Amino acid sequence: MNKATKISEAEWRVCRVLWSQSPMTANEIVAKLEDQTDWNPRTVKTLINRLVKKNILGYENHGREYHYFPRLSERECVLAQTQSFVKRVFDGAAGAMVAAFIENQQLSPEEVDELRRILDKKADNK
Amino acid sequence: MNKATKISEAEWRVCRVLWSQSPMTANEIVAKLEDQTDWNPRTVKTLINRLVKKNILGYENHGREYHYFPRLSERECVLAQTQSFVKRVFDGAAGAMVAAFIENQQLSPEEVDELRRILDKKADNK
DNA sequence: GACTAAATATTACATATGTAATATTGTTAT
DNA sequence: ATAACAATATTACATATGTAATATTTAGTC
Repeated sequence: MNKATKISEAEWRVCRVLWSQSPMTANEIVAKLEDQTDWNPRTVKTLINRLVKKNILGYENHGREYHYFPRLSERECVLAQTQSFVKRVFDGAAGAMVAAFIENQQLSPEEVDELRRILDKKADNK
Repeated sequence: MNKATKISEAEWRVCRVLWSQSPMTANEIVAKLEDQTDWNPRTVKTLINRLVKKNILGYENHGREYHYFPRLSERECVLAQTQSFVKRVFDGAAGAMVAAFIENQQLSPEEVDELRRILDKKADNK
């Protein structure tokens, strides 16, 4: 994911739909988002087009409709966004960020355990 | 911090300067940022003005110059930004976010230990 | 008190983003 | 082949943001 790849807040929601399932037609995407937002279908189409133009989504022709799919994995987008977020808000101090985050967010006991496991592993094979 | 309080990427850098030390004059802020950015002083002044207009910064008159200071603490801004980030990128799944993050970032062994301490405490008094 | 220099304030302009409306094109049913 | 419809594509417009330039105000100096 190069630096030109910026996904706006609204666009991000569209991407998430396609990461959860793809390919999808524009109307299917609209339908999914209707549950979560009050966006006009036009708006969703615009967002899809912008994402295509940014090369974040691709599509294949099927009859008169397109089947859209993500060109970038959720994983790489999340990573890139997270890094730019940490750079912005924490000036790159990753540890500080995670710390602040753990302290401030509502994490379920299960999540806390999960994180401890991850950290333990990290501590071991460091 | 209400929802109207959005701090852009460039503005964030100005805020960080003032969180690290305040109050400061505009020129002092410019000087600090000269080290880190290649922004024209005018640009910095613009950002300062916008932050004042957004009520994120305040100032006091001292002679013909102003002494600027933050009206919001770093802590509350970081919290708000983090929450909106998590909502955007992880659809609110905080735990997933932290997990992905820990796995992907370079954390020093010290940071890992620190995080484990935080989590242990969290697990205890949950 | 007028002039100058250094502040702040206002205006500018391009690109990004949110949020659509209108235009064009391609399918399908006559 | 054409009409009607349903896709996509193009255009629109307001606000936000990056990045300054110009204008105005104000505090000292002669």
